[in-house]
Amino acid sequence: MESIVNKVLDQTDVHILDILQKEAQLSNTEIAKQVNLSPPAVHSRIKRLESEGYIIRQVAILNQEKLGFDLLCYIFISTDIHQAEELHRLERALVEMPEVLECQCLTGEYDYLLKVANKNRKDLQDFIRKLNKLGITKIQTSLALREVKYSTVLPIMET
Amino acid sequence: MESIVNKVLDQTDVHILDILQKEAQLSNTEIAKQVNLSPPAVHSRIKRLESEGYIIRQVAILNQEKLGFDLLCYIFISTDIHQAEELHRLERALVEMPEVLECQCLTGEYDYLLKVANKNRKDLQDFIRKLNKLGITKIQTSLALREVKYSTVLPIMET
DNA sequence: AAATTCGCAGAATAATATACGGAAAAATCT
DNA sequence: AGATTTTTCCGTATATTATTCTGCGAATTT
Repeated sequence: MESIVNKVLDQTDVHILDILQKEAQLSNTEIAKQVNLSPPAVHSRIKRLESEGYIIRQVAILNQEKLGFDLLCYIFISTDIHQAEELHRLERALVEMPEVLECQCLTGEYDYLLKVANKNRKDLQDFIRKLNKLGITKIQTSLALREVKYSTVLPIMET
Repeated sequence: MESIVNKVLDQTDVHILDILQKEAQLSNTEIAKQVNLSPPAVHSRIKRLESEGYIIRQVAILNQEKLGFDLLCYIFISTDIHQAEELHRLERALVEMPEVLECQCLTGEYDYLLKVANKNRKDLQDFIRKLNKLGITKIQTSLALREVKYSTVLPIMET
């Protein structure tokens, strides 16, 4: 069927990935012009990049202000759970909470950093209550006052 | 031409936005099935949502591990710059750095939180040197050890 | 009752998907 | 080393599918 081994990416592959991570709605024809290939060649490369897992998914980025998500927070949390199974349960709960946009294990004083979107202070309060019920012992919340930059673009063309 | 006043979104608009922020590559036909409309009706709604600014852009999310970005960091920074014009210059510089995925003004001890993607320790060191040259006085770096969740999806369907 | 705001159906345009042939590079075999 | 086979990858051509435009009608508003 198709090769199981992932070949290394050439310059054109990286160029296509870079175009897609900035403007995913472009047609194969437009991308083909930019990378100097025919539309079917671009198409088959994109399908390959998808099947090999370089492209995870395509999303529309929405305007959080216009949709009422005025309360973006970064929350550092720690837990006193140490049993592996219980930790998995905690992480699954965090992943399933739609307000949690990101959850990262970090070096430093706290166990996790959460990026959390809420509509108002009441929703935030409810969210923090939910955290407490999950076995979170230490919480430090920082409010985002202004978004200077928000990007999903990796600097893959710089090297 | 077209209405300047933004009408409030109805249930169907929100449903379409929610579908698109999860799977932007779906055809109008598939979305139409899910929201019980005809494909042209879906199309005109999406065009309206774009022109009214609810949809900012469409992007492909790439696999940062497979592309070699093993070093994701969260960096808190402070500056002793207080002059407005100089601050703008600093922020412009941060926005233009491709390693900086996010930059947020936060409440708390530090002025900004950066989310930064680098390929290795050398690149990170070079990046921090660049920060120092921009007039950053205080830096606190946390390494991301593991990504538990990464999402761009706002919880617009929950309310 | 007129005007406006949607929707759908149908048709024109455009994009995606697939099959096929050929050129260039890589691998294999004298 | 040189020739032949194999593989890879592109482009052209074509079929399928999707997008987009237009016209018309129903329902609601003014």
